[in-house]
Amino acid sequence: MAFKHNQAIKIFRALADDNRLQILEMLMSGAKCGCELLDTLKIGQSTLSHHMHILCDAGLVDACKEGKWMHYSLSADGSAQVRETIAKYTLSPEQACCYQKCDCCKK
Amino acid sequence: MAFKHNQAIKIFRALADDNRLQILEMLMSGAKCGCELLDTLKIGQSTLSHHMHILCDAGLVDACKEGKWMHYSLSADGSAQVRETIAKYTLSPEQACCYQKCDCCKK
DNA sequence: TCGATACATTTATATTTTTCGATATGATGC
DNA sequence: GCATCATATCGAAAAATATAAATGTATCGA
Repeated sequence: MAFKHNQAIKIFRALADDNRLQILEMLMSGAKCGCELLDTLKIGQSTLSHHMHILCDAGLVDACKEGKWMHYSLSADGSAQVRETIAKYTLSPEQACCYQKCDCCKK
Repeated sequence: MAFKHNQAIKIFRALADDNRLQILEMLMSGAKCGCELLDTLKIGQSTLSHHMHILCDAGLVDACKEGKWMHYSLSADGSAQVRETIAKYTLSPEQACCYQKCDCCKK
């Protein structure tokens, strides 16, 4: 699959899943290890591992290993990149002011 | 399907497609009708219609009919909502400063 | 060394999504 | 009314994705 909007697709696809959003929500309060996430989520271990791979691959989450635990945390760089990416496809408040709607649809 | 993060899922799923991102990119420069979009995209008419439905349903795009043409434009409200939604799952620059990484992963 | 724990990978399956072709609707011009 | 253009809807096939079970790997403690 060769996407024109490659990195954007990777990020938005990573965000487009209920379990992954819940994982991100949990990580908002600080780093967690896999087993902590598993306790809360209603999914199997291999499924969690799969989701974490996707989140890390998209750059949204950082992972580091300490002994037998993996610590997952939100990536500050990834978060910043999400915002930059969003800015390419949606209107900022400033842009919204002068955006050209069609004549019949000035709402 | 009953998602915990319902509206967020709808938005991110809408953004998670190459053609739809290209559509949004085209709409960034102003309202367009369906046939204009079709000229640029390499997809069939029924496929475009399907994508526009998803974008409108997620609130990202407004549509209005003028004669036989549909005019599509970016929604300022939708754009604002995307930004609010993103804020729930990623770190703002301010949050990033005091975010608690694990000890072994202070990068 | 052995068993248990935490996590990743592989494989198979079920579900969802994308896409297109055919058809339907509705407006426009003759 | 009739043909045409722009778009929507329906149905089916193809592709992508989520999930779990089984298995593999590394670490830790006894």
